[in-house]
Amino acid sequence: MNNQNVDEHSLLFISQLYPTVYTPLVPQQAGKSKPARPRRRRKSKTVAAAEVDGDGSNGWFRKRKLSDEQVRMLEMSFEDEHKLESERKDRLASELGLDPRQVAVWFQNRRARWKNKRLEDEYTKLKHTHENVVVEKCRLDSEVLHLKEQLYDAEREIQRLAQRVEGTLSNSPISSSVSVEANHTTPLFGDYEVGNDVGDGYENLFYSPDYADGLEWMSQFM
DNA sequence: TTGTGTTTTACGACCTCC
DNA sequence: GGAGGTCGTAAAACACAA
Repeated sequence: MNNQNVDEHSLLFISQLYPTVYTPLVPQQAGKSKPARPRRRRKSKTVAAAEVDGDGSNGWFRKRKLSDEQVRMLEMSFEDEHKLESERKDRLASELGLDPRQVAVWFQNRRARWKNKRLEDEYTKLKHTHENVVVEKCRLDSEVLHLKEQLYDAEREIQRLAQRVEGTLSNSPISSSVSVEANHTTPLFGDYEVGNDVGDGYENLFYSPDYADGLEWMSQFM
């Protein structure tokens, strides 16, 4: 019987003594030099091991879940500190009846799960933010559309009124010197002054302070 | 019962730090 | 160079629908 077999039997013995707390370890391939990096992959070492067993499992070690209590203690320790210094590892291992290697592996896996969870949370948060931005963009797009419609209507109204004024002036026999007085000829223009010179177009048509306010209002949305 | 998907345990390869 | 980290993955354990 070589050393490896002795170790295997010891492990089996311990695992039978403490079935709930001890997860049998795989015997390391002591003395074997590291192979020149054959990428992938071992046979499951946790399964392979000793013989002699009465439970029908042919005495093979099986990968065993850690007990609830062990996991609880490990979780508590992980809460304290995600990194695992060697002293703490050894202390935890002896307290929980585990191999230090198991404690180290548990922490490695726990860190990986923690990282995944964090990434998942960040992704969810970003997704929500993105959704909100998309909704806001839709709202703004619709508002822009609405304002464009308003602008279009206003322009058409201006055009219509301008045409009406033009018509009124061209029909007047004294069009060149007419001064449209307040709400006398047309209620549409109220106090608006029409320029003295037909040739200067209608740039002086809307001097109403109200209209100026309207432009100001519209300019907020342009 | 069994097929299948998920979680947990464990490990090899590789990297970084002291 | 060794210890301890991450990453990717195998395989056992587990959950669960069909």
